[in-house]
Order: sequence, then structure tokens, then C-alpha cells
Amino acid sequence: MTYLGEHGLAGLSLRPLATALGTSDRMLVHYFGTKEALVRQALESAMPELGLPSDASPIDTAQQLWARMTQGDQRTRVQLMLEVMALAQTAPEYRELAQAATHQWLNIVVSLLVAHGRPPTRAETEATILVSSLKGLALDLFATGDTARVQRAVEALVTQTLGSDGEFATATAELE
Amino acid sequence: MTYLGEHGLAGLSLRPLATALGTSDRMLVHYFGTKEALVRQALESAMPELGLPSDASPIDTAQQLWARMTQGDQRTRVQLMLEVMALAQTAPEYRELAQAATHQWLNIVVSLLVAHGRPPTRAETEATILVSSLKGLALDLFATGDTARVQRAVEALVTQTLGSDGEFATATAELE
DNA sequence: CGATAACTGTAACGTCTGCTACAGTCAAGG
DNA sequence: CCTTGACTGTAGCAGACGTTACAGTTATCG
Repeated sequence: MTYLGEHGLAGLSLRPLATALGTSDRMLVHYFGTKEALVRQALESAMPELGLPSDASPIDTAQQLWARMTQGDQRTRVQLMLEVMALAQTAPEYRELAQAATHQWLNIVVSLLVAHGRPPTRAETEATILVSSLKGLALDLFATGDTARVQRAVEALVTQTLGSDGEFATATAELE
Repeated sequence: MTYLGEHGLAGLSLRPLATALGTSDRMLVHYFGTKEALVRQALESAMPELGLPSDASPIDTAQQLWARMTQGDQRTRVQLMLEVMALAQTAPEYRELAQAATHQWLNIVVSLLVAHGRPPTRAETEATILVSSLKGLALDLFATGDTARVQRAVEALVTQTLGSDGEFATATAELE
């Protein structure tokens, strides 16, 4: 999984992977049967888990989500998921996985927002904004490395989306 | 470029591309010299151009940007750019292109927002939110196909980010 | 017309791919 | 001890890859 995160999924080859792991391609095939099975198994256990605390406020939770996405061991997994989502646009074999990963994150954030009093439809809209926008901003960050600009955008996005039930919140509700 | 958009950049091979184009791989190498040169040339002319009218309001412009990204011939180009950005995370040869594409879009939106009276810092933040979030939402849309949910999110995002100089706008300004 | 250049088909090169056949080592259990 | 099963190294397969060499056709121009 570490190797996948560092070298990407696109040009994965058994022999370099094996040497990096201290084995031979022979062994990888012996244990996994097939490259496709190896990749599937690796991706399934490599999908990022956000593991958010349910007691914090939505704003804090969102910022913690961003921190987890961009730092630590989850960052590699997020990068991998983004690559899977991009590849799924043209490679049907990744489509199901990309869909599952998206919905998994979405459902977690939705239920968290519902638990904090949002009506379901609004919760889904806000969750979609958060989850997908943070993915786009992560892609921006990883591509440009411009931490300052992206960080400012994330903070503004989070506060304006979840912004504490003020005039804005009702303004958003009018859209539904 | 059409072939690239449909089959993706990851597993591109000269021989299938040539047969789809009615030529042989021999000819592709003859004209482009190298596969790498072909890809570079194709990607440079395939990067999406948003071509936004500068007279419309920011909100209308943003919604038109979203429409262009997800429909018509620009959609394929956007998908391709998203793949390039995802690949650039691990493949250094795409990093420069991904960076250029991001900054190009960003600068256009920034100058458009400045032309409508935003202070530069706030314009950059809002432009980052718009451009990168719309990319993330496009990835969501292309992966899940859930048009209704994503569309609601886009409308809420656009109005809350550019929302017409109300209380929210000043609230965002406080962050800077 | 004859020459020069651009074009294009065939075949092959060396390398890499996923994968397999074969043989061998090695520890576990009756 | 001896056998059975799991493990693993070597070599190699058939195919795809980017690229090249060579030959032949076709068009351009003096």
C-alpha cells in the first residue's frame, strides 16, 4: 500500500513492486493469484478511513477532516483514492470502487450533520460540498504545493458552509 | 484528443490509438517523433479553455463555468485535466502541466473577481474555492453520476461563496 | 522526364509485461 | 526417519510496448 501510494496506481508493475518489497514477482502471484486481485485487495484495504469524533462541532470536524486528508498516513491513501476516482472516469473497473468511496465518506458526514440538527436534504447538500470540495482542494494542494492559499480557501469554505446557523444558513436553506 | 478523452491517458498505447485514427503506429512516430512528444503536444492543446464572458455577474459566470465543465466538448478536456492532476501526484512529468492548468484557471477567475470589486486577497481565496471545489464536485459527478445531488451542492456553493455582498461576505473578509 | 523529397507499409529489434512450468529447499507431523 | 505440504528461486513463455531499419510508393518541382 505504501508503494502504491508513492508510485501511483497507473504504471504499477509486479517486478519493481516485488523488489521494493524484498520478494519476487513469483511470490506476489503465488499469494494473490493475479495482479488484478492484488490491486483490488490493496485498494480495498487502502481506502482512507476518516474516523471522525462525533462529539465535536461540525466546523471542528470538517477542519480535522482536512487535516487528516493532507497530513499523516491518510494523505497517501487520499492521493490513491483521488487517482482511482480520476481513472474511474475512463476505466470502468474502478468505477464501483470510486463510487463506494465517495458514498462512504458522504454518508458519514451526512449522519454527523443530521446528528447536529440539520434537516436531511440540507445535510446532504452541505456534506456534498464539504467532501467533494475538500477533494478538489486537496488535488489543488498536491499539484501546486501552495499551502497558504489553499489553507485560506479551506477555512473560508468550511466556515461559510457550516457557518454557525446565522443569516447565511437560512439563505442556503431557501435554495432547497 | 478525442481518443485520449475517451480512453484515458493512463494506459495509452500507440497501436490502438493509430488504428482508431486510421493510421499506423509507424506514422504517429514519424510525425511526432516520440510518444512522449505526442502526449505533450496533445495535452497542451487539450487543456480546457473556459472562455468566460467578463460582463456577466460573478455568480452567473461561476454557474456558466460549471455548465461548460460538465457538458459539451469541454467536459472531455476537464476529465483529462483531472486525470493529469491525479497522475501528477506521483508522476513528476505531469506536475508542471497540472500546475500550469490550475494557475491558468485561477488567474482568470481572480482577475474577473477583482474586476467586480473584490480586494485581491479575498478574490484569490474565493477563486481557489470556486475553481478547486468545482473540480472536486466534477470528479464526484463523473464518478457517481448523481446529477441532482451534485447540482444542488454546486448552486449552494456558488451562492454562498459569491453571495451578493451580504453579511456573509464581510464574515469571510474577517478571515483575511 | 527525371530527380528529389515526403510519405507509408512490413518486419523486426530489444525490453517489459503478467504469468507459468519445473525443480528445489525447508519445516511439520505421523 | 520419512513423507507431505508449503514455500521460493530460475528460467522461460507469449504478448504488448516504443522504436527503428529498410524498402517501396507517391507527389513536387526544375
